[in-house]
Amino acid sequence: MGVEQSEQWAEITPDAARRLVIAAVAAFAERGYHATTTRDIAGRAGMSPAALYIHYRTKEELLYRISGVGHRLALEILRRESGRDGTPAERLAAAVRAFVRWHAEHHTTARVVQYELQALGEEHYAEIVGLRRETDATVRGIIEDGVAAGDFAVPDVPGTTLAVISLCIDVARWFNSEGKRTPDEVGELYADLALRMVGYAAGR
Amino acid sequence: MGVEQSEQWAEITPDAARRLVIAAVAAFAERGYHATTTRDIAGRAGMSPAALYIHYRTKEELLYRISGVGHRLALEILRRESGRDGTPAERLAAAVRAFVRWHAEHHTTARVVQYELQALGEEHYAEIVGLRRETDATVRGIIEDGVAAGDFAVPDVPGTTLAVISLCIDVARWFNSEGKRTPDEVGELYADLALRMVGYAAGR
DNA sequence: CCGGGGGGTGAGCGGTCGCTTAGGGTACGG
DNA sequence: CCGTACCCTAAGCGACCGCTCACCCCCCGG
Repeated sequence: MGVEQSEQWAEITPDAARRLVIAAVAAFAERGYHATTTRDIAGRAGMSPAALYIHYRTKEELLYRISGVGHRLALEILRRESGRDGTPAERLAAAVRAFVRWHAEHHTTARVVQYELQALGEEHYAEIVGLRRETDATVRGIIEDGVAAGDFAVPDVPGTTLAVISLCIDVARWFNSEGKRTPDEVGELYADLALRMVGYAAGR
Repeated sequence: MGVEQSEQWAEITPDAARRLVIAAVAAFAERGYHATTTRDIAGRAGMSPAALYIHYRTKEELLYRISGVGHRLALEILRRESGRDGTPAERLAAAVRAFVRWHAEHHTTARVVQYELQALGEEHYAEIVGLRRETDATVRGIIEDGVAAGDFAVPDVPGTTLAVISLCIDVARWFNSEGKRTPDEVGELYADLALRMVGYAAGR
């Protein structure tokens, strides 16, 4: 898992900066942004407290970088799956499956990305909110397609979109890698639940 | 809303202790436990920083009291609704409707209750986790009843239970009292979504 | 062999944190 | 009228925070 976890941070260079990001994700996910000290982050990365400031101007900038990379990764997954050929039901299932699998597999990153947003500065926060709106629009697009095709029965499209995304995001909060469910299993279960939520009747 | 909000804290006496709890809930919900200072809480309650320690031994004890009252209130609502007479579908809809309405109406309290748990000390945390397990058991009981009666079609009961509760809880994160949805509307929407998730076919 | 620059460290600064302490104001029983 | 029990405050203690600074080491071109 260590190698796999570091691959998602491949775009962060040099090596020391990437080690700091990985250490920060672990610390933020475990205790939260405000309860984490810069000394703790540097210590986990095997450096002195001062080394952090060679690569990042502030602790908040570290969170911003993590949040940006994480949101872009999640959005990319969602767009790739929702853009495939297929019926709206197939596209919704694929999107939810992949989105949930990412939130489970990278639940430490996802926890930081989804639940520590409020600690961002005003400008950085506004930028991230823009990415979140795109996530919302992507899911809503699939559901609208399904309604237009007569495959889905959804009385409240924006509300149901919100609920589906909310359900997926919350996986990051409760998922435990030592639990008995694998990311694949949770993704499969949630894809089915999402289809049920939009009133898709399988096999009919 | 002020009066209504303070009513849920009626069991906290004397008055000064209750004002501190209300101030702490507002501050914790807005910035999180670790980003809130005891000076901020006391200031919101119209007292000096030292006054907090007349009524609570530590800042963590304040969180513990809030968490305890909130969890007990939410569990009480869930049990009352799930214990009514009626079909499993009616009971599930009523439970979800009321549980979600509480999370929306008291979304500041609910946010603290649901998302600041990790800041509790070890013993207090363990106690609260016990209450959460009872919440889980209550919802699972309804779903099992529905499956036994042949009204619900649920391949994975524990997983679906977890998803339904997760969906309800996450309302506290995104709900905004200045948004366009009322707590009643969200409760209604979510009751319908929960029935869909358990494979209940209305009117058939 | 030397000079310079980028990544690193030890020590520590100013500020703020959770919490404590000494004492003041007020209502009330005797 | 006094004692006293209860809330409360002003001031501040020790610890720890985010962040900085002076300096060091090591690699590399000339």
